[in-house]
Amino acid sequence: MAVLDERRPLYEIKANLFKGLAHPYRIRVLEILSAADEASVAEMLTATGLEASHLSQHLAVLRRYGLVVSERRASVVYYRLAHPQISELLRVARVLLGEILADTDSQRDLVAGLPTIPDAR
Amino acid sequence: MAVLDERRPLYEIKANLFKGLAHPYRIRVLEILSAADEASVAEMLTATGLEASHLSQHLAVLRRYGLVVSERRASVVYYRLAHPQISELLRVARVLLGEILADTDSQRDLVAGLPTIPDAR
DNA sequence: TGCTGAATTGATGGAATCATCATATCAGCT
DNA sequence: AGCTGATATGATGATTCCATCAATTCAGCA
Repeated sequence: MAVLDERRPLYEIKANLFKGLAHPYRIRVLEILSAADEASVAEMLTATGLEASHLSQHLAVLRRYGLVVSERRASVVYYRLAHPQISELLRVARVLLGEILADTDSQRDLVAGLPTIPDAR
Repeated sequence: MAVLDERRPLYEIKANLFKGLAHPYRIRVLEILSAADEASVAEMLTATGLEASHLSQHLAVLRRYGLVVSERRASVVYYRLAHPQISELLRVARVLLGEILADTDSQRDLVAGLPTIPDAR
């Protein structure tokens, strides 16, 4: 069964969800699937520029964590998000990350903008 | 600088955020800090039951990823979330995870509740 | 059947992460 | 200064993850 198995302790389930998301290429793939609803491996190959087996490995991770599902039609395999809520999670993460980065930006700017006190250590 | 550094490519930043969250004890710690606003290492020790150096290692990871900040008052070190939005992200993840698990539950129940077709393989 | 394109799997080496233990730092007290 | 409690750091082995390459499966077509 998938790693998102409700019989596991809750903190582990939550950590597993985040583990599935914890790689730039997998984020990329999930955002592609968030936008396109469904995509073939070939499409994702060109979109990401990855080598086939490398992409396939990450897709396998996403499948194992239960984040995506795949379906073969003729010789092409199509992927979709396993749950629409995943794109919602990514959206929230994106927004919050934006705020966080803006926060630290303005803090940095604040500090950078302070008048230089000549003797300050 | 923290791993949440806006000069890095965006997918990497996002993946780093999730990497910081990708461990059950760190989730536990962040939820403690979400609820309590501030907590000493000693408090987290008793709350989690971890060994001191083990907890400290995970706190170091959280600091490195820029998810928490610490402050020493007398001989006690207090931790807080670096950004309030982090508790928001955890909240959203919790809700979505609830929906996802409910989804798969009901699917399982659906399948489990189907009449058994005698001749089905 | 045998070939080809599409995708996955398996194997390997290297890097990162985790858990445990020992050691070190730091603040306050005597 | 030396001791103690609180916390952090360093070192180690075990495990997991990542990237690359070779080999395999699968569907469709000649």
